[in-house]
Amino acid sequence: MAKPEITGTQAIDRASALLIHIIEASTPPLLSQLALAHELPKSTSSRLLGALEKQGLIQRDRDGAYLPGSVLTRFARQRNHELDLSLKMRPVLETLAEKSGETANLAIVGNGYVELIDQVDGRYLLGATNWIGTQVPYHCSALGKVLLAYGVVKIPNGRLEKRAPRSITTRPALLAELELVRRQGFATIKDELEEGLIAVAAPVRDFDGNVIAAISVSGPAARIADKQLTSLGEMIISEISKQQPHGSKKAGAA
Amino acid sequence: MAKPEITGTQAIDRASALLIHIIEASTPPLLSQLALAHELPKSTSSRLLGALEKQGLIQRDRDGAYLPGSVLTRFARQRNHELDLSLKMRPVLETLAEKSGETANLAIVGNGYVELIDQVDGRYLLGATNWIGTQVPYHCSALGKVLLAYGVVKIPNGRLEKRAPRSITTRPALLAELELVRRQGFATIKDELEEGLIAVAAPVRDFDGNVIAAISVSGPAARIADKQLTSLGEMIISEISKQQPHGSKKAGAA
DNA sequence: ACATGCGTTCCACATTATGGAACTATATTT
DNA sequence: AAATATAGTTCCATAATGTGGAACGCATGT
Repeated sequence: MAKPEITGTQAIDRASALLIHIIEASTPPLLSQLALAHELPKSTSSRLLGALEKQGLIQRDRDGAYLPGSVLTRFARQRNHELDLSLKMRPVLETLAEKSGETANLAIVGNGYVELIDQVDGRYLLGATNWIGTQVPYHCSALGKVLLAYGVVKIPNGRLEKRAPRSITTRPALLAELELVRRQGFATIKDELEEGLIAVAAPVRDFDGNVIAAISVSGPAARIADKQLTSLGEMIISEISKQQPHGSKKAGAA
Repeated sequence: MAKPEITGTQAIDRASALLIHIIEASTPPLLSQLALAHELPKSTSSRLLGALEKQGLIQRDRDGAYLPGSVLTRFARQRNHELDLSLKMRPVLETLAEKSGETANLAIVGNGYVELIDQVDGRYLLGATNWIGTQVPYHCSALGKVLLAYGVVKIPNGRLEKRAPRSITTRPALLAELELVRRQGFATIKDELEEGLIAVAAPVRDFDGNVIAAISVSGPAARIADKQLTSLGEMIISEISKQQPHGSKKAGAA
């Protein structure tokens, strides 16, 4: 007996399923579509959805299609998830910058570009420019490759810009590279974003294991040998997992 | 009372109330606290919360306290709210650029700076540089002033940088300026971000009336007379409200 | 006018949610 | 170590609650 199946929750199960459907739908579903998809009578759907709407968990557009409600959109926006994230990842960046001596960055998906949201500089002068706010394309940065590889963002349409001598510019090559990233667990670039720039990046995952961000270490090719890339990648992975123990054990927190 | 009270939804009403409580709580509540606050028996609370947890709408931390679940955190992050927004606001930027001839921008709060997420250039060459990705401080941009004035972001700590001859650099002056913005409904700058640059910005609101972004029109002082500022401000406000009819309930037929 | 598709309201019915009590698991106190 | 308190889960008899077919409303299209 491994199934402690909760019972007496039919209504909530159904309503939750509808709510989740609405939250995750790429295009706002109509009542009839929801009813069909969940095999519910229209009357039942109407009642369930009405209740959710009354609470502000969902709302309807002028066509009557269902959208996430104000409670949810407010939660999504007001709560600065990025800030939470940078706060939580700060120590990781610091440790990485300390151990490697190079610059460490934290990035999430941005509007067409990698969005760098935090940085800790290494101990060298060369390479410590502030990246925050710069426009880094996905396909030619280590951070971007990680975000692409794990499906956090789709490969952008249009041409792949040749930013530097060795930028990847064809889709097949990029796809192969992303496959490699997934196999290795980390991404690298060399002369792909800027001549002489090397970077290594690994994914940051949430509670559920979904990739939500990436952390990189980057510096000049003059200081980072090719054979260090793997150990750097593993260092990043290890530091990230130290920060976010993927289990659910005891840990004092405020 | 003309209240079309929906009935037959007790379980969902209760579960929704609990869910919302958890979403909006500043500190994760325990089952007993939820039960107390909502005047429910522990057994009922346990069952309701168990159902929500099973669906991934809520999750428990190691103390057993309830947090928003993976479905919601994923929605909050991955779902590119900015993209939705730029898509919806594109026509407004286009109309404004068309009507005024100047550059129109859409911005949201960013990491310490105004984040410009879309731009439509005007018909003049002068002034059409691409702002997307640049670091614009809140206190010396029209967009930033709007975001500050309506509390979308707090006034940053630390000194107020003097970016240009007439940048506001003291807190009292800034507070007074923000009060003016709220009274007018729009914000302006002149020689505050860059010498010779004039901009006007107005707030973009969501369904509920919360300010979530700002739209500006900007150009060289040489082309924009002081007395045009008000009409520009009103034009922006009017175009935004055309895009988002503030009807809360039924918006009639198309 | 008629047909179609979407959504809401109604209501008889029994399935489903309810909540008190018993129980388990951890802290806290004596 | 036992006693007490606090937080949470499971059980189950009971009836209140949610259910869904049918009828109705209300647009839009033919």
